[in-house]
Amino acid sequence: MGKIEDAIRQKEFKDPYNKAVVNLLYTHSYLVTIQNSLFKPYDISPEQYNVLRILRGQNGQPTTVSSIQDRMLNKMSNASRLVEKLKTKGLLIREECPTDRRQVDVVISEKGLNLLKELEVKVEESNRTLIHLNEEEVAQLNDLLDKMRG
Amino acid sequence: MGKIEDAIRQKEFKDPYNKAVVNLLYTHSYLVTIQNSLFKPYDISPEQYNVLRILRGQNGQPTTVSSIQDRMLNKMSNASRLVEKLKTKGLLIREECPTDRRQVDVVISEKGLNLLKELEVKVEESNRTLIHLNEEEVAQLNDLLDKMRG
DNA sequence: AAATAATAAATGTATATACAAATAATGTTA
DNA sequence: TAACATTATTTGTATATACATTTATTATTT
Repeated sequence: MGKIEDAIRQKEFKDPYNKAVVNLLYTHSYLVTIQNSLFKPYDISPEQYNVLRILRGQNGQPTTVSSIQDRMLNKMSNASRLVEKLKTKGLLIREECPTDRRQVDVVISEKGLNLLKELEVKVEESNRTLIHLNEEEVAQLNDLLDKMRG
Repeated sequence: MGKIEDAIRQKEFKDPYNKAVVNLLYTHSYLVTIQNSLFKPYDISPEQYNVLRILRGQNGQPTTVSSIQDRMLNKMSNASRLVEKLKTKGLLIREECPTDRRQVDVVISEKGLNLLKELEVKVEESNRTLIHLNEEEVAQLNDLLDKMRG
């Protein structure tokens, strides 16, 4: 039985709203712990995986660093440094934008596409099994999350 | 309208389960961004705040580092270093345990209690307003989160 | 009692988040 | 066109996460 009160050994919360914040923080930790162990053998972090997915979503079109930043799950993350890491690994190509030399064109590489293809299957399967809800409940969860952010 | 598809500009997801994982990661980022700005003026991080709350929950009884670790929202966090930071700020007292010299007794200080008292009111208010759900919905969200972790 | 195992905490290193500031290029305006 | 503002990216610094390793102490076994 996975009630949050037991997980962190706290008897009660001020109100259901304060409980929900703690519950979300704890659930996030549950998620990323599973994700990390999944990504570990591939020498890539969940954040780097996410950047690769954003790049592939562009269908070969170059993307700027700020556009990546925009689409990231964590808006405060540092796309510039993540791109640098992925470039070192040969998973993307980064070059100066010809029309605006402030910008940088980023494109996923063949190696990046292959890694993504291989990893994606495992991630999608993991995501399905790690959420112990039926179809109706998970749809409800999505609606509540969308709504709670206002 | 805060649908996750718009927030990260992704048209569709593999299935509602994969959407829920992304939704949770994104919602977490939404939460901690608000929390960080709230904590900033007090020179304390959400994680440090959480440790202080755990310590106060002991009602003056000394707690060991591993017991703090256990109750933390993020189990992979490093309680040892957080305790060190809080000690430097004078928010807790850390001393060698007399009965077992491997252990360390940690107790929240008067200064820590005062900070907690002041901060807590603001955190609780913030937590209530940042979740745009009614009482019934937030209870539902808590149930779904508890259940999804299995 | 000596050797070994187990436990508690601290430390090392890599990655990422958070946010401010610096740098460089482009746009705008007087 | 020179001065100024804006935009894109990088860099600096502090905090935290993730996980392996080390150190110190206590418990167990032979």
